[in-house]
Amino acid sequence: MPEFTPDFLAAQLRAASVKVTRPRLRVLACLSRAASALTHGELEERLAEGEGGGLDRVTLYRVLDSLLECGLAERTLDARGVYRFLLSSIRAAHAAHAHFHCQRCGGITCLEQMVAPVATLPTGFVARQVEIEVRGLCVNCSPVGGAAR
Amino acid sequence: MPEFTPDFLAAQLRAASVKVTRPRLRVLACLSRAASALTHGELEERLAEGEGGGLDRVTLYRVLDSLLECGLAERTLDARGVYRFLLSSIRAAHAAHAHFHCQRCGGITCLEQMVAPVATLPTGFVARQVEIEVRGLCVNCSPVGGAAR
DNA sequence: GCCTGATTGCAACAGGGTTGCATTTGCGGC
DNA sequence: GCCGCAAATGCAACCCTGTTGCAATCAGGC
Ligand SMILES: [Mn+2]
Ligand SMILES: [Mn+2]
Ligand SMILES: [Zn+2]
Ligand SMILES: [Zn+2]
Repeated sequence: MPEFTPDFLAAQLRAASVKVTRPRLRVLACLSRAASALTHGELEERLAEGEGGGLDRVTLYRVLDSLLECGLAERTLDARGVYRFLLSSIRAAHAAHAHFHCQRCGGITCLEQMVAPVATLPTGFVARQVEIEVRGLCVNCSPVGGAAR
Repeated sequence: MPEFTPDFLAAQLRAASVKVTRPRLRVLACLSRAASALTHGELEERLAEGEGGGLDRVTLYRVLDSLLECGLAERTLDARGVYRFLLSSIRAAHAAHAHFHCQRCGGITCLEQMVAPVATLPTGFVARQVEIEVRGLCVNCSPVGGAAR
């Protein structure tokens, strides 16, 4: 878990041979502080509040594109079909275990004890990620769990 | 695996206390013939070709809604964030095993030999589905597999 | 056959994401 | 430090998937 100082982030960009710009640094900083993957809209809001003011919608999309392309960030789809962006280094920490998606409240819970199995593939296929997603109702949403409380 | 005759489909609708209408029968028939889950757009195209002509965009969405609501169909998000619809009866046949998603061509391959593990959850959580998704490059897209051919 | 609520069709809208193009800026070379 | 140029930014306009409102039509219980 790196420190995510401005200098560190700039170094990351240079290492990826991507130009160091204010928008990119601000987006990286924002993503490094985020507790979980953020949508474009959430990033836009947070950036608007921070000093330096708002970032253009399209510029934000293009900054995110550049981060995806150089491998510093990744994106996933949430249940509504909206992209959520997060730093690759943060995502890596969640790659090995399964995740629970609550079908009612949309909340996500790490299932550290459920480890991804090794993929057994037909010849010629190459696996890069194995993702286990468990769907159902979380404690707060299941009748058993606590909704009745 | 049912026969998916028009009469059978109509019976399915009646059993679900959903009115039997031409649009609904046509959509069900289309889904029952599909090799895999279809997007709204794909359904629209196929229906436009079949006899009876095109179906209104919105009507198609609402027909699909009614099929979701009564449990005859289900939908998932594809990698682009677009909904794909399929008959629940067809989906059930794929619930037990993992699927491979090619990151280049978008193709999906059944991994029948990879079986979903039993979910081990914190107390209060209720699992309804466990999905294993393997991502990477398929035979045709991996350098090893056949792109060089 | 009639009646009524459900379904259809059309138009207009919403939100996320993309494209085109002129202006500005990072940064390698001098 | 200054130049030059490709890359990045900002703004406007656009596209695509999915939704909402509303009047006209239809399925199916009576
Ligand atoms: Mn996790
Ligand atoms: Mn399958
Ligand atoms: Zn929940
Ligand atoms: Zn492929």
